[in-house]
Amino acid sequence: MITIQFPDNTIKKFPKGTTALDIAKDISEGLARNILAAKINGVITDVKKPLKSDQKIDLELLTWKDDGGKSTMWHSSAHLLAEAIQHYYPSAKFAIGPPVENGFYYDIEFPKDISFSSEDFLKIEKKILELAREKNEYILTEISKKDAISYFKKKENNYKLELLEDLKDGDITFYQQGGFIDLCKGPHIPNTSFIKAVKLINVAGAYWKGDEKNKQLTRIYGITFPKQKELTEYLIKLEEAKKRDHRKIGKNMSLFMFSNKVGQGLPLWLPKGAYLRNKLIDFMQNTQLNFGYLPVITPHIGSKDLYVCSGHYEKYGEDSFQPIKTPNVNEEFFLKPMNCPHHCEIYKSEPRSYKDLPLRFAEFGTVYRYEQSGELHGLTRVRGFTQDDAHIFVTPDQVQDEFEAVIDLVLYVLKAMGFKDYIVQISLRDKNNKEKYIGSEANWELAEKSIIQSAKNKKLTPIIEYGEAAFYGPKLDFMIKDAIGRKWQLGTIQVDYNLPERFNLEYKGSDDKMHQPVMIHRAPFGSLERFIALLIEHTSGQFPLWLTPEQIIILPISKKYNEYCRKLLNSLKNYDIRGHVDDRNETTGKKIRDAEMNKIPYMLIIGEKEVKEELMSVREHGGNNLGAMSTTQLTTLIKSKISKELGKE
RNA sequence: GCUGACGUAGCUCAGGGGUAGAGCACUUCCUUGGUAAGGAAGAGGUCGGGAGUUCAAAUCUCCUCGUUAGCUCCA
Repeated sequence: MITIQFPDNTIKKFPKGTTALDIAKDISEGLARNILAAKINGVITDVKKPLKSDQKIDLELLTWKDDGGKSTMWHSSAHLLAEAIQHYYPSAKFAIGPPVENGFYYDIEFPKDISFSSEDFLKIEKKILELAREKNEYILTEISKKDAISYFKKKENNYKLELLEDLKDGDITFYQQGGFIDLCKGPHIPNTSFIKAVKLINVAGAYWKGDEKNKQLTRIYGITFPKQKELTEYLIKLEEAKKRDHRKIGKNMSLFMFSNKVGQGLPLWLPKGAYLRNKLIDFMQNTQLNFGYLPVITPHIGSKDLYVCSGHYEKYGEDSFQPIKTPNVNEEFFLKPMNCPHHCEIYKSEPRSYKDLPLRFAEFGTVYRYEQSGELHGLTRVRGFTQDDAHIFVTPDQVQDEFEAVIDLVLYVLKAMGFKDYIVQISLRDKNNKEKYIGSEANWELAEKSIIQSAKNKKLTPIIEYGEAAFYGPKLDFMIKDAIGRKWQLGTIQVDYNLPERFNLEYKGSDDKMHQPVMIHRAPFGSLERFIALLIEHTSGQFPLWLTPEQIIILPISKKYNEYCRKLLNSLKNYDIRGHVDDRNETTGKKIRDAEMNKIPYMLIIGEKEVKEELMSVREHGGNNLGAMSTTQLTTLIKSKISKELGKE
């Protein structure tokens, strides 16, 4: 007998060789019908795998409700997609086909004369459903490396052969469903009939093993569901998400624009967007004053020597905007791609003592980077953007405390902006690829350790990514997802031992000797452009009251009250309340509708009654009627709401 | 940069070898209004740009610019 422990800690005994499917049947027929995979001692496996341990086994039966169930089904769906593709394109070569966060993909090399596009989706989707209905089992076969190699040699599939190179003989398994056989470690769902609805999402190029030196394959993304209804709901959700897209809202609300004539990836801020942006800058400047930062301002260009010194020229010079040349030969300037070298020069402008440190230079520095054209995206990736940048110069033993103080600042900012779901990521070196980085081994070790320790002290739960560090040092990033689930880096904190060395930065220690400071680069917003993009998507353009360009709109019932309304607006302006009078020749219903569409928080409706009583009828965005209020009541309402938003209450 | 898709009025989009259409926005007039669209009339586009095929191109082909989904990259 074997002892099985379920997630609710109940324990049952079953004969050896029992499968997860048998156990599901034992619990209920319904469960047996819905089980997709099993988690055995934390490892997801096929439900038909016999259990044969003498030890107690932790068993979790996975259905569509579980992430593990979903990913297993999507993995199996990828195989089904491949089978459908194989049906129409027998000579297509299959590379890899894993499940992803929302569905799955398969990377395929099509014959040279075939151009696969989204127009082919329909026939493939139909075929997938047709194959799914055949209720073919996913059959596992163990195979020797030799046989596996000869199988794929016959198929002339170099991708699988390359994958086989890294596999050990004895560990190699094939899965077959219907007429499709794939090299695969599994697990898979019991049979294809669980797949009841399919949607191919998009097709795109993807380099083999993610390396642009390799051949580009055709990647087909898809998603499947056990019920048609769930697919429909998913597609509706996608549509909803698209409505929150900052590019769409930015256009509708006239926040920003792009112009081909100005150039790709160079945003133009329209009055309302510029208002928003200035408000954010005000907020950050005030916050930073409280955290002990000193403002500095540096120019938009810097001489080539500056970047040769910093190491950026060697690393990025070729891929930057080309240098600006002066009439004097041999004089070259670059648009500044970052602010740190300028700040290093400010540091060097006078002798520093350990008593001066930490020294925090902050600047809203606009920088320019030549991003690849395919990578440009709305405001989230642009070629000219403004960082809420600062560089902090500390003694080595201040690194830890200062790093933690910066974490506090970033958390404060995220809270004030209403961001709750963020991912904390620590990016370290790829230890197998050290030539990508500059600086000494000892410094890297030290920097990586102190970041990990800071995160721990601040009770963050970071994910750790190797190989994602900046070339000069490790970093801790705060990432937020956009409307369609892509992760973007907003706030960033980076430790850097290298620039101080390159710029020969020094301070005099208490021992009367010269020492080298450590630099911390940090930007709580990251860039204003990207931050505002994410803010738009998270609020659907319904910004916090303190930030929104228009807090109120005054709606005269008829033009008889226009003059009165203009006076009212002026008196509200004295209380720092901003907005305008809608004196268009329109009905009140129309004015209200437009104000609703423009997401203006408060509508002040003024007619005969209000003029007589010196009150205003206040309607909140969304339709809530707050009734008649005096100017004092309204200003109190707005002020208290703003205090609450900024966490001052 | 690479692969696929897309580019028609200010916006959202329809059309598609015989030289353009809707809704909203805009302008003017009528209406002077009470909590999500009052009515009428008008103005707006060499269909992203260039070349080719054709008697004829917004429509087909090629090139180019831009947008977009991914891949790669991201100081």
